[in-house]
Amino acid sequence: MNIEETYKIMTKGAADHTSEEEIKEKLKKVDKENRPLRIKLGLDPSAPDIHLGHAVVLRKIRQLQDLGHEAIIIIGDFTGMIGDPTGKSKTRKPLSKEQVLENAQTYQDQIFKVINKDQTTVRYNSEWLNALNFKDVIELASKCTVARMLERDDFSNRYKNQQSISLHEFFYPLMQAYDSVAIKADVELGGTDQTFNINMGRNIQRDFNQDPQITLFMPLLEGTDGVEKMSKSLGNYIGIDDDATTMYTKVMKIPDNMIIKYYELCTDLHPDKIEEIKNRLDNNENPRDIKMELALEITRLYHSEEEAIKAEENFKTLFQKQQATEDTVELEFDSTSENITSAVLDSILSSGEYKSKAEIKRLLQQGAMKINGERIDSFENISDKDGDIILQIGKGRFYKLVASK
RNA sequence: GGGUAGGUGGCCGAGUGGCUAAAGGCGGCAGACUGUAAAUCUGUUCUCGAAAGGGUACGAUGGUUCGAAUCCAUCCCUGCCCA
Repeated sequence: MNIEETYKIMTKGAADHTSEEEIKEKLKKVDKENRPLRIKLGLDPSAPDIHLGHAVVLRKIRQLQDLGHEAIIIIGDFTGMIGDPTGKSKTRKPLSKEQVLENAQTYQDQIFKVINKDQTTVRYNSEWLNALNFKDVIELASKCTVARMLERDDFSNRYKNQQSISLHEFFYPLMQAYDSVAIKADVELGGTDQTFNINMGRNIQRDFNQDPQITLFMPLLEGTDGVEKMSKSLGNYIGIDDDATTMYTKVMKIPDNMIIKYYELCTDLHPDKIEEIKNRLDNNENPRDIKMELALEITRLYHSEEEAIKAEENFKTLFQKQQATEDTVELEFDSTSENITSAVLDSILSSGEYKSKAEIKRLLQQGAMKINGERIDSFENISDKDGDIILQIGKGRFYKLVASK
């Protein structure tokens, strides 16, 4: 193993990590024992869809796997039933066992789009956490003082703001730390929001007479709004399962100032290349064009080359020419209905993009709808006599209305 | 256990008997402007209904009243102080 090279790749793009000295020592030790690094990544199965934000860590794991190391993915099925308080201002709702297992399965299907399955072991933390009895739990709890626990930002903020903190939430970091003991982790990877939990792993490992794990923190990726952390619940995420056109389009929605960060965290581009792109931006090249390159680059990572190119074509057609593409979703409507408005409303609602008919009607009233390029204010005159009916809603949503016979 | 302050729409936050589907702000969506964004301005933002008009909703359940987010009772939840 080339220690310098491994260190370089390991820490590239990381927001923070254990000291260089300690990492290299660990690498030497593992090399001497002639085994790969055991890299731990804990996944919380509360959000079943993986997005580019999660992919930041996965991508890092992939890079390390390519150097011959081993990943251990821990599905927090036990902890998921408690709910990680990280970054939350409120107690998280616990999940049912069925939900957790179902989400875990979805997770696994997705993570292997980024990381290498052959170099990965998947473990469920209920395996060892269920086995602890109350005495063990008390002992574990004795390893951490209340003051230390309250150092954690989200806890101390909640405490200061007079918000509730349940006692059980204190156990989350302890359990996650115990996971590291259970699998004898050499490295634990996570977002900077995991700083406290991951560092706790080092302390607890020491208490169990293990060599403390190396920590590696990746920056959090902002979502398409460029402000909030990417998350499904905020609706600002780009899912790795998104189809090519959706993915491309979502990347185009990010604010200009996020372009470089996305290049750094979401692509495998060499740092020198990214430097070049930075220069082009500084020289006032149109950020749109650079963003289009970025969108293509990212889309290509999760879809085939052809699909990515097609996504770009679709984007141009949809947003620059404001026309429907050949993949435009078809919606059936009953053209013989006496109440044509109602029929069309039902049809649009069936697309699943809108939450109520009231919302669709509002859009209509606001002039958000066009039929074949002409703005409309009612559905009264819709008919299929003149061929295709292309319905545009807002800037980028197109549907082909088809009369059902 | 005692005392005390609270629980309102996605979030924050007004509202103390009818004028309240509930001020204002944030966020979201749409229009104008653009570069696909940002900023700005405008509109909109529970739901069902083509519409007229309904239905739900201010922690929960009951009650008082012609009428309750607002009053009463019980319960649940949270903060703070004391033990």
